[in-house]
Amino acid sequence: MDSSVTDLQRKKRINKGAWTVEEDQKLAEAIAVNGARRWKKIAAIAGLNRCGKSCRLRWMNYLRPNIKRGNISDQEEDLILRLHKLLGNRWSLIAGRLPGRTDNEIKNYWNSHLRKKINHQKKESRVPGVRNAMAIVPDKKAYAEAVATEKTSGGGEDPGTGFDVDEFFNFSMENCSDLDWIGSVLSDDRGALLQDEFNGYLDKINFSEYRY
DNA sequence: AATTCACCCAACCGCCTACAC
DNA sequence: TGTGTAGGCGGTTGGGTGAAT
Repeated sequence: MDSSVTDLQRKKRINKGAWTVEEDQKLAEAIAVNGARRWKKIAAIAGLNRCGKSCRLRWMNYLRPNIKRGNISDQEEDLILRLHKLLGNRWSLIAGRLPGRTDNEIKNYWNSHLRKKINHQKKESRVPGVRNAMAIVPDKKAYAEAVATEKTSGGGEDPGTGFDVDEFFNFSMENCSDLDWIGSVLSDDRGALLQDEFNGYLDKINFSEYRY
């Protein structure tokens, strides 16, 4: 026992580590009464020796209603892969498109399963004869910029044959590591101009097709 | 049976942003 | 306008567990 720590200090010490069933019950009861906000207050009301952040995390990732636990289906995995190609490590955004899944769960799943899978696929895709991702990406980049430029100039008409969001956001033939340009396009002024198309694409994903 | 290793996942940490005062 | 606080996010850690030796 550490004799330098007084009883008072020990009592004040914030509890860390795994949550107990009793702590979960206290937290859930406090949230049922006070709502899921003001986490510091909730921790105090529940009589938990935890910081507000820890309470929030526990609620968001474990106790919250409608949390889906267990295996990620093939369809969910496919959606995660597509969204990650599009959004990068924006786990909360990706989770927002997978009902019942948490950002933490998706992040863990990516780090433990999908990253390896992607790396493996990258190696396999280097064989001769496979369509070269770099051959197609610059075309899309140029197209995205043309659309943005057209909007900026108020031209009114789409360049070329119109903006096909399905084709634009279909990265099935492309390599994750070659898609950095999307981030730069979406995060600057051009991206702001393309937000409608971007959001429209996400809204078009029909979640009823995904069975869990 | 004991030990080592790899993997998974819950939880923590640090940083950033939004908001109240 | 500046400051403090709470909430949210992504990166990282560490304990538990099962497989391999």
